Amino acid sequence: MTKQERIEREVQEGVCEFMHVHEEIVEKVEKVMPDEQQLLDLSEFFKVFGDSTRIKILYVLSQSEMCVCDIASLLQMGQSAISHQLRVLKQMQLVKFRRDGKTVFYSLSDNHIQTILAQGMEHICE
Amino acid sequence: MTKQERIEREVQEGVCEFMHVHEEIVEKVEKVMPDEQQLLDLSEFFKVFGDSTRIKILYVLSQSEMCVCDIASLLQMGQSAISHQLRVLKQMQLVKFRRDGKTVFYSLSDNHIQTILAQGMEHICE
DNA sequence: TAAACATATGAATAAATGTTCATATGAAAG
DNA sequence: CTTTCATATGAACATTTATTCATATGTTTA
Repeated sequence: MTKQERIEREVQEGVCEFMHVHEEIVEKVEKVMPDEQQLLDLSEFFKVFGDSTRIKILYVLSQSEMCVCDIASLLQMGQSAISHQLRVLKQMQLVKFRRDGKTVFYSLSDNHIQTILAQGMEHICE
Repeated sequence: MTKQERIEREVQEGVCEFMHVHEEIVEKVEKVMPDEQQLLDLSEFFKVFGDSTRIKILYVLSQSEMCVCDIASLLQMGQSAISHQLRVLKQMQLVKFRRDGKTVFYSLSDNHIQTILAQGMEHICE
């Protein structure tokens, strides 16, 4: 989008009246904006951490691999709720699992996850 | 909660039938569980990153301080929407601001934020 | 002091999300 | 091969959440 195009759009849509947008800043930052899709993926990724049930699951799995019933017992929640959330965690590749007979054991898929949890903890503990 | 208390509850509530909970694991992990409130705060913290508008705002602010109209222009969204989301970011202390006449300039409050964004990027780019 | 303007905010609406309930799947044991 | 049992899943419901619209606030300039 050229400068002129943007200004035209701004005027047309009347967004923010846009008389005082700082054009230099906007132009500069626009050039380095990542893909729309990438930022979307990023927010989807963080969304997974943004639910207390899932955070708790991630936390307990950071201590030990565990089956669905173990997690349900620890969190005092129903099996179905845990299973649904594990699916979300699986889809985002935050957990992996292995099957042992009738039991499925879940664990964290890599240690990025622990790093991110730790960073978050640090921030809220400030 | 003692082992017996938990088992009683499990039986009573019928959660997961609980015949095959791995008691050793559950007991061990229960001992190191952080405060309920702390995990709640943690999920609230990550929830802020879990929206594409807010992620975009955080990203553009990582490039330069900016006023509300600049952000609205860059993201092609209304002023009100941006302002509402900035409030959320402010409340969670992810952004700070300074006033200059009629204009309010926002910026990231510290570099934890950039670290977390970068970790997230790394994960999704794998 | 009045007008202009950047930002903030409350209420309403639409969309997304988490849990529950009922039931399905698939592995093991009899 | 039938039953049992751990886990998975679909549908329904309740709650949360993001955006829009209209308007308020607070600063500057005429």
